Amino acid sequence: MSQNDTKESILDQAEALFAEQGYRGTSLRQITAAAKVNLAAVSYHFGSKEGLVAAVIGRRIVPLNEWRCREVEEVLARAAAETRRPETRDVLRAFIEPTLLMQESAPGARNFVTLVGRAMADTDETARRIFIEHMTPALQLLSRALALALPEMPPDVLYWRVNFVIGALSHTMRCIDKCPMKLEDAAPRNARQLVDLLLPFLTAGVQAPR
Amino acid sequence: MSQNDTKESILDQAEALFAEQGYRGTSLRQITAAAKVNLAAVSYHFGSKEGLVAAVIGRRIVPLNEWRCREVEEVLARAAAETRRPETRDVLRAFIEPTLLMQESAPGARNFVTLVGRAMADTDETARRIFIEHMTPALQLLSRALALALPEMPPDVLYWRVNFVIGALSHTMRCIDKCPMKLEDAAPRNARQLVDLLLPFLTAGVQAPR
DNA sequence: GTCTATACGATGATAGAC
DNA sequence: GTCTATCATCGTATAGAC
Repeated sequence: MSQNDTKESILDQAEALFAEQGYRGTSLRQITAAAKVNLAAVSYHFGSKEGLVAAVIGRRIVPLNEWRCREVEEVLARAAAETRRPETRDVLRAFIEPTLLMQESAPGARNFVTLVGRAMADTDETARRIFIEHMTPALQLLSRALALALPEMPPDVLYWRVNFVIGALSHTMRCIDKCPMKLEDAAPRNARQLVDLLLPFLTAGVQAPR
Repeated sequence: MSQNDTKESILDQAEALFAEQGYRGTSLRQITAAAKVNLAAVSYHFGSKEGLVAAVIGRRIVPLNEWRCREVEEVLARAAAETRRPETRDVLRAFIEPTLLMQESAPGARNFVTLVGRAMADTDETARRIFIEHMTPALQLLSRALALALPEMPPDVLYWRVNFVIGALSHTMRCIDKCPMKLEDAAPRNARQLVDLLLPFLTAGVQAPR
């Protein structure tokens, strides 16, 4: 097995197992056994378990955030060209759509959506910190864009509403695979339908009167 | 130290450490050292680490859910007595207020709010399952109450909007102690102010047109 | 360069002495 | 009831074969 196959195999198996069991709940022995490589290969290629999870997260979140930020910038540029304020709904859609639609872009990306949904809330400092470092610039752009869409809103109110958006979005990502709450009428939803369900809720919430 | 003091001390220290480090991130040795009891006392009093976390969660979530459900039932009864539909805002407030205000009800309850906020999203199956078992009846009551407030809403749309509410609420609970996203204008908020910030957002979101 | 084999301290759990 | 001693397994690290 070539070096590249070994690395990719470890990343793929780690992504699936981290998504299912969390960072601390997954042992390096599980990962290397699933990837059919030696235990020490993780230390060699990634330095440590922390280096591995950083590679797992970074591999997909870097292009995702580029995509997401490009969409938001386009919404802002279009509004500026027409000398009007950006629409709240357009800003939110630009941010949310890439996140949920990404799972259909690559075979293993579905695991990653679950992983990201959990990373924001992970009880483990290690995985959460790596994820937040990647997300902070994107979230700051989202805050700036929403401030342009809603210039009258006090900054601290907007700050919390952005957090409510993050909470609802990340919980939705966790629910894609298996939802904690059971309800008889809950049909399974694909990513596109989830965007159409989330967007009206978040748009109304962010724009709500006080 | 009497048996009761030993049990209570273990529960208190475990609650604080689980909230800070998560279930898997906290060792029994940490807990027993903080509680100044022997390592084997956990096995004796709670059977296992899983038994301990079940006791930590159950100790506070049982009275919290009784409080929460009583408030929702009161909103429904008041509307029924006046032969009108319950207000969405009143239903949401009845559910949310006890959750956020609880942290001021007991000395250690603040740790518990963080713990609960993380439990819903916990990557560890053990802690999450225990938490969800406690929450399911309360969430079903919330769904029924919102269905009465919004009779025209399709059940599956309402189902997902309840999930968005859960996501925003649980993320807020995680943010009380330390918020992942930094913003210069974010003033720290007490529980009462967070209710006043959350309620308009969630009410508008749940009632949003499609 | 890449992998095998192995070792170290720490973890959850438990048996058995007192 | 409480505590000591012990076990298999964990994450991590490294020496040395190829």
